[in-house]
Amino acid sequence: MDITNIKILFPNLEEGLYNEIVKHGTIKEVKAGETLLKVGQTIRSTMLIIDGVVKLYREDDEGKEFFIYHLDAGQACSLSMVCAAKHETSEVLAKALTDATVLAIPLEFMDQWMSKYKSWYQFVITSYRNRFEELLKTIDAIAFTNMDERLEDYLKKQVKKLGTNLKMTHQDIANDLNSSREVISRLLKKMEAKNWVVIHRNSIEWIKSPHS
Amino acid sequence: MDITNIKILFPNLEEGLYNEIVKHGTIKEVKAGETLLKVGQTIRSTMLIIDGVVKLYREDDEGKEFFIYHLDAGQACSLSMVCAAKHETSEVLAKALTDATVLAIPLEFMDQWMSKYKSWYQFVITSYRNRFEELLKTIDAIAFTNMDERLEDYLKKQVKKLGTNLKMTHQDIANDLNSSREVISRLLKKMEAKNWVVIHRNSIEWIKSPHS
DNA sequence: GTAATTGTGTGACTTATATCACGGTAACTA
DNA sequence: TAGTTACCGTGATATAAGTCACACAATTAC
Repeated sequence: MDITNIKILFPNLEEGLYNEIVKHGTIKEVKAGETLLKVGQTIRSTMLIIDGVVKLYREDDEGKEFFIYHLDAGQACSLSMVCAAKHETSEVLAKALTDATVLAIPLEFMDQWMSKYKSWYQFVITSYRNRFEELLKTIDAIAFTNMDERLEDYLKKQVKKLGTNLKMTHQDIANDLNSSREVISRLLKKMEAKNWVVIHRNSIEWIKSPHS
Repeated sequence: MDITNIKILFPNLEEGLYNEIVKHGTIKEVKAGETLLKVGQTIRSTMLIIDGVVKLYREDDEGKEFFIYHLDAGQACSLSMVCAAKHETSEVLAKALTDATVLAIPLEFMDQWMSKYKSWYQFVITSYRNRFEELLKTIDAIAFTNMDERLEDYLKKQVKKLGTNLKMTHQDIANDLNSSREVISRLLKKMEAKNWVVIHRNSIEWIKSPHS
């Protein structure tokens, strides 16, 4: 793993820490769609996203998956950063949205680095805070808004990550939003009528300006 | 403020830290129903809950309040712990559920203590992690369950904090759950029919076993 | 005591979303 | 090329929840 790349993705860390990251981290490549972390799985390492986009889900008891937020390159899975010693299990499901590269760092370094590198716990803390805010936004979305707005937000987010040509089926979207295919189809039709999107088979093209 | 009390509520901190907490913290008493923190308000200090129960809310743009979780004695408002220097504003609304005592610690100590006391950042991190899990549970509730279940959960939580005799109106509950009075009234009626509660004016009595 | 206010109960109706039942068409497969 | 599968469109219907309208009872104000 190239240290300069890490420095760009995770700026403001200490020199010594960069060395440790490179030394102890192992690169893991995952294909789009693959699962990185299952609910209930014991967390053995912390994941730093080097490349690609990872999606985090919450799962209900029947296995329905509810999308909560994205993790981009330069971010970390917060939940995997503070389990040290406790051998805690994952509360979330993580899947690669695109092909992705992650750097796995064994959990035992977490506690060490926390006390050794000021920059590390600052990274962890801001990470947590940012994820926390994402979660609050997710709550806003489901508590205060309807499906049409949520779909719009969702598509915009996808567009930001993947470009305007979204290769996904209506069923995929329905799963992420915990809705049903028919509902999404109908709402997409309405969006098409408003000239926001063009619907193709297996893909949706966002043609509206991405802002507002 | 009595240091032994602090030690009981917040165990496993370092001796020096207890002294600092007592030295720099100022006690604030609030009456039930009072607001501790408004959305958008600049956070100037971290709050440790010494006594009572505090409720955290998310607010939408029209001022509707959505209850997210409780904070008990021995807990801290996570969001207020990592803002140092940045002068960030609150994303949540905090109200006292019961009369409460909180210990306010000026934000400038956060960064200091973080590097100075290992026990402090551990406290902050576990705090964050616990709040994060609460938030995930909240998401589960609104994403995967119906109003009747949510009402049941809500009442059980209240009972746990306040005892079986809940002095609140149907409207109060509706506000917390972002629902409407009529819906709550009807659901309560159903619960009464099942012998889970007795409905009085201005209060609800939980008579079902608290478990399951 | 009377009036005003607040909390509750309930029927009727609306709306958003979910579900069911199709039929059609593109894409893949043998 | 024919058959199969996956994806999409759409009407009909069901359900949960929100809204409206109003009645009434308890509580507070005067």
